[in-house]
Amino acid sequence: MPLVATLTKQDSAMLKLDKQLCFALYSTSLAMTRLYKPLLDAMGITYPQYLALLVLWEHDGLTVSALGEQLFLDSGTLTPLLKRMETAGLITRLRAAQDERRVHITLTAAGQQLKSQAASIPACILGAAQCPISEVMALTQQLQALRQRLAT
Amino acid sequence: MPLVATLTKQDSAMLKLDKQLCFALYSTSLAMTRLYKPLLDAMGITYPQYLALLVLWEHDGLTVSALGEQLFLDSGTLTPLLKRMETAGLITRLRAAQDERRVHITLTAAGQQLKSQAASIPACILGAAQCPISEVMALTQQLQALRQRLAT
DNA sequence: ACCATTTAAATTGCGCACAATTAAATTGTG
DNA sequence: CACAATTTAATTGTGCGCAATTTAAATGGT
Repeated sequence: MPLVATLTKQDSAMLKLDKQLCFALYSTSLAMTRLYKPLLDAMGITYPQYLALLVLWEHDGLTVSALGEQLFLDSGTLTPLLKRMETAGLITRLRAAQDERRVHITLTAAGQQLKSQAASIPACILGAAQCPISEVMALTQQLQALRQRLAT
Repeated sequence: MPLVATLTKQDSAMLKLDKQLCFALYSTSLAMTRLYKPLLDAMGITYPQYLALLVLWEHDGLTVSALGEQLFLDSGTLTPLLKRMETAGLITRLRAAQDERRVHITLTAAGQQLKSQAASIPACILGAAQCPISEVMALTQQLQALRQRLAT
C-alpha cells in the first residue's frame, strides 16, 4: 500500500502542474519579464524599476508608501530599489518638511526623458504576444479582477 | 515645451500601469504566491519548492534539466533550491552512473508524504479565487497559450 | 505637557530568478 | 585515438520580494 493511497484520483488530478492556474500565472509572468529584459537593458533599468517609472510618469512626487500601494509592494522591496534608481540618476528621494517620516520620490530630467525611450515598448511587447489587442485587454481585466479577489 | 512632448497621446495611454498586461500578470502572480504562503509555511516549503514537488509527484527521478524544462527554470535557480530541499530531507540528489554530468532528483519518503498534506491546497486556493472552476480553467489555458507565444 | 500608540521608512536575513562563467563529463569528427 | 565541440550542473554576483524588526516622527488621550 503506497503512502499516497490516501489521495483520491480527484486530489491527484488537481495537483498536476499543467492544470494549475498558479503555475500558469507564475511561468507566464516570468516569460513576460524575460521578454522585457533586452528592451529594459538598453535603458539601463530592471523590470520592477520600469514598473515604478510607469507610476511616476503618471504621478510624480508620490511617497514611498503611495508608490507601494500602486505596485502592491512594501518598503522592504522599494527602499533598496529606489536607492539604486537614485544612484542611477533617475529619481530623487526627499523627506517631506511637514512630515519627516514621508519620503517623496521625484523624477529627475533623466528619469522623465526615459519615458520617450519607453514609448515603443508596449507595441513591441504586443507584437511578441501575437494576439489581438481586444484579447490582451480582456485578459488584463480578468487578471485584475482575480488579483482583487485574491488580495482580500 | 515639456520633454515628453515627443510622446503621442496614444503612446502615453499605452504606458499607463493599469492598462498593462505585464503588470496584471506580475501583480496577480505575486498575489497568488502570497495566498499560498501560509499554507506552504505549514508544510515547511516555499512556493517554488512546491512547484518542484508538483513535478516530482508526477515524475520522480527527473534530472535537474528535465525538471527545469517543466518549470521553465535553469540550474542557477534550481541547484540551490534543490540543495535546500535535500537539506530539508525532501529529496535526494544523485549523479547518474552512466552519465555523471546528470543529477537525478528523487523524492524521499518525507517528500512523498507531503503530497497527501498538499491535497487540500488546490481546493483552498480555488475557494479564495471565488470564481467558477470553468473560468479558472479557461484562464489557465489562455495563460498557457500566451506563455507559449512569449517564449518563442 | 506627557507618554503610549500609530505611522512611515529603513534595515536585516532568506530564498528565489537569471546572466555569465566555470568545471567536468560525454559526444562527434577526422 | 586525439581533441574540439557540446552538454550538464554548479558557481558567482546582482536585484528583487517579503517577513520581521528597528528607528524615528507624528498623533491622540489624559
